[in-house]
Amino acid sequence: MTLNKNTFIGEYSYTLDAKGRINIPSKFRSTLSKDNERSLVATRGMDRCIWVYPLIVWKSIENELRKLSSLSSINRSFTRNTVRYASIVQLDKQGRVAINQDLINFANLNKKALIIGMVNKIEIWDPIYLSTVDKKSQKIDSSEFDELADKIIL
Amino acid sequence: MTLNKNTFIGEYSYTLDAKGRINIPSKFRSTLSKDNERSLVATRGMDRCIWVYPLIVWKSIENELRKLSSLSSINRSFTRNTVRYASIVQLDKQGRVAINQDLINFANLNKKALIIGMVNKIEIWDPIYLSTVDKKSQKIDSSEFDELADKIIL
DNA sequence: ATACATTGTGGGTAGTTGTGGGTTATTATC
DNA sequence: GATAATAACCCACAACTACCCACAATGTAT
Repeated sequence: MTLNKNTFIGEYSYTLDAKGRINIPSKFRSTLSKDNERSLVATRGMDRCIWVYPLIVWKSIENELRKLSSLSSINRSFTRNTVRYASIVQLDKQGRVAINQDLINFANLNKKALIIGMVNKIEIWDPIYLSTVDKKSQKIDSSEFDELADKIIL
Repeated sequence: MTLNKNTFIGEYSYTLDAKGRINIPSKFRSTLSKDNERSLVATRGMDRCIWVYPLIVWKSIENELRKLSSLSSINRSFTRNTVRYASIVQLDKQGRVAINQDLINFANLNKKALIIGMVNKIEIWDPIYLSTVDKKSQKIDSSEFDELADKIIL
């Protein structure tokens, strides 16, 4: 127990069942603060994965978006794209959520899915697709990684 | 007398039992500050070993990661890589922690494991593997150690 | 030297978790 | 308005995990 509330780390492998439901790891569920009322917000991620936010974290994102002026066209399309595919999902009694078909297609999900804690949000990936992304990023990112690693002492 | 809190030095040899549990040396346990609540965070190290952080040390890493914006793809993959294999482990009444299968495989652990204090974190190694790494590094390091000598005074 | 406390290692039991499927309610379609 | 499709709800169960107790070996104090 006792990481900060609404904080997610670690990787878990789960199965998407015939009804499009997927389990949220119990360790993730237990860090969700009560004021989320067993609700999460699922949307398209920036990579081909699904992003899942605790409801209250999502609300704070909404508030940030409110501040962006609609006079700028970049702001408009950014807002549109982040909000457009978002929907609230509820945890059922077994701790699962139902993912809608659009998101399943977007992330290319089949039977198996990887759930990854990303500190303030959750990512859902197709395992095969993620491993190809991993390989690419290993080649490209290493120098930038070193810079980051300098700032954050591991 | 005692060292600073959450500080680890020395090397210990322990056995990994059938349930994947391993003892944390009592000298390490006694330096853990109370606010860790008997919790540690285990994750993949940069070498083929397991890194174990006191919970509060990990939290400070986590807070650094929170500052990275997810709009940048490098930030995303950096966060994913550092957090992905991390999990909280609790000390049981006997002072052991359960290591998950992924980490055991990653570090190639069998029955025996070396636990090494690395000042702010703990490393867990397969003894045989570490000795091969040692041999390699003996050849390379001596010149690079000279560089380091400028930065740190022994 | 003896008694006592601490430490490392093993194993049993009860509760939790992940997954499947069946049944009822709700929404959409013709 | 009747029927089909979809979603919500509930139950079941195997596999796993956390928690507890046991005990030998080592270290410490009297």
